[in-house]
Parts: sequence; structure tokens; C-alpha cells
Amino acid sequence: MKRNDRKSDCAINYALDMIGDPWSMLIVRDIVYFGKRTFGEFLASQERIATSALSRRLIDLEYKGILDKTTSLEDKRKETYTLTNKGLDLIPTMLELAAWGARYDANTGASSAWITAVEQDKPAMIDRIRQAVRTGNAVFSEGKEATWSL
Amino acid sequence: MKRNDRKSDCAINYALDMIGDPWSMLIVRDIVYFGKRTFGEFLASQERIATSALSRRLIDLEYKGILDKTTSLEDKRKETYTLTNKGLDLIPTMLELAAWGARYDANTGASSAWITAVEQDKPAMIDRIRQAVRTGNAVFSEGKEATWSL
DNA sequence: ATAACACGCTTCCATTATGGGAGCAATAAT
DNA sequence: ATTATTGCTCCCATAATGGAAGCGTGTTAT
Repeated sequence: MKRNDRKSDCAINYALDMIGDPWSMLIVRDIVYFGKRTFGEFLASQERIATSALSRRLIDLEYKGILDKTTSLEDKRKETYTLTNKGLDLIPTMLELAAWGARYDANTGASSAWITAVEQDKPAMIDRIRQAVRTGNAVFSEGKEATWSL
Repeated sequence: MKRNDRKSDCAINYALDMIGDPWSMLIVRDIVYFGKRTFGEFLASQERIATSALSRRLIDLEYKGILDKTTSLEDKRKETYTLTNKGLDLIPTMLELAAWGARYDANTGASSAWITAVEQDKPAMIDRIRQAVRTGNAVFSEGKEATWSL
């Protein structure tokens, strides 16, 4: 059986078929947290994804309706990747993953201020993040939380 | 590089190192939703995991502190797997994954009643699920939602 | 007591996915 | 024109999974 064949009609299994690999959520993070949008920007992430793996993930995420791909207007070599609504709807899942990771990761880089800000009023924070990403912004810029986020 | 070497100090990356494979969350689901706790019960899931893969996952999840393993008292051949606190804390993430999957999966098996019940008051529902699992119960039994869950 | 079975788990190997490097076509900069 | 950048592909070594068979120990049946 190919690994990505549908194994059941469970909603969790569907979600894992979509984003249950080691890279997809990190690409979503790069867009939501850091405002990345091009191949080269994703490639430059801390986790050092290989070009072949990144290419495969981007093609796959577009095929699955999580990313949109458009040729950049300023530089026609560049492809611009943005989250679809389906992709933006992964923000809550990503925040839960981050909260869990920050709680149990002894070496976490997540600031406690950011974590408590999210816990404080999660739905409002999700809306604000979503709006920011839709309008071309992101949570972090140059290593600092956006002013609206705290 | 081995796939599970630590790639960065990002909390999301940590979480993916822990449960970012195609099976771990399904094992958590089997415990939380269906009250499964033995090798044979996990093996009988819809998704048809192979014995070798299941064995690997269980060893790994115990090593990572997400599952506890104890020899069954009634039948000493059986190992009983239960969620640690770290594992129980995955319930919010699992519910978000399920909600996202149910929203975008055309063939979802998730009932809309259950989904809206969770959306209605998420923190309270998480507490109730957590309590149920800790005391040896589960969300679904014989295909129906537990009475407390709706 | 002994044979048959149940259960968790391991081992083997074929298949599939990833990691890393080299390289290519198209575009941009000089 | 020449050189550099960008996104991406190819190739192959390595790692993880899928599937079947089998092992050891504990349990049940006779």
C-alpha cells in the first residue's frame, strides 16, 4: 500500500494524510510566524530542509489545496506561496502544537509572554493572526513579536 | 542525518519530532476516542497498521514519555498502554486536527453533533474528555458518543 | 500434565520516502 | 554579453514503512 493511500474515513486520519509529515507544518509556521513566501526563504529555515524535500512538499501542499502558488510580479523567477483558506484554518492546530511543544520542550525557543498571550484569549488571537497573514503580515518580524500580538 | 535528530529549538519542531509521523496521533485517538489499551486492540484499527510499525510506535511513544506501559494484571501476556500527562495534553491538538479534518474531508465519519458539541465550549469538553480517559473511559463506545459528551 | 492457542513482539525483506549534492532552464543584474 | 540568482529536477545513498512469517511466554482446553 502506498503510504498516502486513504486508510480510513476518520477525520484525524484525513488530517494526517494532509499534513502528517515532518515538514508540512513547519512550512505553515514559516508563513504564519515569519511571513516567508518563496522557495529560497523556506530553504533558509533553521531546520535545513533539502531542496528536493522542499520541492516535493510545496508541490504536494498545493495539490492538496493548502497552498496557492503564483509567479511573482517583480521577479518572474520567483514563485509566491500563500496559504489558502484551508491552509489558514490550520492556525489553531499549529498553535496547539506549539503550546504543547513549548510546555514539554526543555530547550524551547518560545517566549513565555507569547504563550500566555495566546492562552489568554485564543479565539481572538487566532482571528488576529489570520487577518495578519491574509494581509501579508506575520506574527514575528526580525525576531520580535508583532506589536499587535502582545 | 537521521530523521529524528533535533533540527532546531522551535517548539513546533519539537512537537513534530514527538508525534509528527503517520501513526502516533492515531494511537492517541484510539485511546481517547475508543478506550483501546493493548497491542491487539490498536492492531485492529481501521487503518491496518502493521505489527512491526505498531511495535516501533509503542516503544517510541513510551520512550518519549507519552505512553506508560504496564503488564496487565488479569492476563500477564498483555501489556496495558495508557497516556501519561504529557500524552493527555495532546487532546487539544487532537481535537483541532479532527475539527480541521472534518471540515475539509468530504467523506468524514465525524458526526456534526459531536463537532458542534466540541466547538460549543472547548475548554470544558477538553476537561471532561481528560477526566474520562484518566478514569478508564473514552469518548466513544460501541460507535456512540458517551452520554456525558453531548 | 500436556497440547493447542493467544498475545506481544521481533525479524526479514521489498517498497517507499527522505537527505544531500550536482546540475539545469529561465530570469535578473552587471 | 557575461555572471549570478532562483526555483526546481535528477540521481543515489540512507532511513522508515508495509507485510508476512515466526518466536517466546503465558493462558486455556482437554
